[in-house]
Amino acid sequence: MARKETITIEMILETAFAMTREEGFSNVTARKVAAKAGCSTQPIFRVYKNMDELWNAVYEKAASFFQDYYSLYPRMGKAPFTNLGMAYIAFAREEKHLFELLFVNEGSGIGKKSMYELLNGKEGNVVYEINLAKAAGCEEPQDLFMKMWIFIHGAACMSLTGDYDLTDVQTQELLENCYRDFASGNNR
Amino acid sequence: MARKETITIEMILETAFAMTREEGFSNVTARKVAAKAGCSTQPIFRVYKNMDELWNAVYEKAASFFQDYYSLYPRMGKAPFTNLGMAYIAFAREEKHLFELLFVNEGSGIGKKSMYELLNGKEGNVVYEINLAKAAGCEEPQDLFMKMWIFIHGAACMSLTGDYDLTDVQTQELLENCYRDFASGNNR
DNA sequence: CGTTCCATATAACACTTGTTATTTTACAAG
DNA sequence: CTTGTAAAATAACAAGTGTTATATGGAACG
Repeated sequence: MARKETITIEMILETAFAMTREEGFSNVTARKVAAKAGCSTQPIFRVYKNMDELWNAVYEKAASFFQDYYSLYPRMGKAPFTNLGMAYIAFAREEKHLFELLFVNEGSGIGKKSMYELLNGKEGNVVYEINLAKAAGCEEPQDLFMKMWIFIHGAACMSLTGDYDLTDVQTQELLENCYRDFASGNNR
Repeated sequence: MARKETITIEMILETAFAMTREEGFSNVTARKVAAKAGCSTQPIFRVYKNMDELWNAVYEKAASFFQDYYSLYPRMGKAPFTNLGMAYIAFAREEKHLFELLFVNEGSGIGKKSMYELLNGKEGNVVYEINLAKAAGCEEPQDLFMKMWIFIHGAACMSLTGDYDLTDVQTQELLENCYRDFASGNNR
């Protein structure tokens, strides 16, 4: 009766997401996605109402990509918040463009999730780490999280501009020392 | 003999710089600058070879604006690096678009100065603070600067996304506590 | 006063963007 | 095989970009 579709919504989203990873979110334009997917711009607007819809889909995919990244990241840290922090910093280094999109405000109207929402995820990662700190005897774990996360976010952002280039092992030691410093200062 | 100029290079640069402050660097286009300056695009290309040249001039002006901002910022901090840090964080809050341009990588080819270069300035601000730390008995002042600056940069970047909203007074206390924690951990 | 020269304005070119109208094409049902 | 229908391609529109060619106009000198 009719022609069967050759370009699926998954192909388009996958292409746009790959382009975001490799070339940055601002390069995800209708024509460039079409070129990379080997088709015209028409299939894009068949499955997405407009580019905003595709951009939002890319953002959502990036968000869940980060969740998976953290889920699969090895847990080597010996202090609360260090595992989340190491994964975050490694993510900024390995996936610069995705990190920019998610945590540094790239798209204007795009990006509705807060940093906390992205970090906490479906598993309640932040809550889990805060409980760890509480169990370790920390009296003000939220305050400690705030301090730790300011530090961790700083390292991640500096890796974007080339001002932080420690290895994962060095980062682990740095974050563990940082936690120890903040924690002992906290109980003063 | 000839017509006298009505639109000077200073007017154009000042307009472009004001637009960067208010609307962000990416809004500095030839036509928008011309509109804001109340002229056509022609005077721009008389005094600047091309837009890249104007963009670089805006960047340079932003850099020296930051130097002045720090110079005029009140020195309330009681620990090394805190004055530089408080000014930096306030700058990120008060001049979001300039901060993005200088410290978060906005222009592609624009922005040659390193973070350290921008911070240190002509006065050697960083060196001065490191000497302060050394005088205060810190054995590894460079290491302390690194840690402090990761933290400070983190707070500044989080203020861009709305994830840091402490007052200047709160920031001062936070940074002083932070220095104390790092410094005591350092001598362990 | 007129002429000359240069600052400015206007208009255009070539390109990119999102989006849409139109045409082509492929596939399946009758 | 014809035909209908939807997918895809082509082409176009309107807006925006940097840049440049052309036209306008004002001011100072002779």
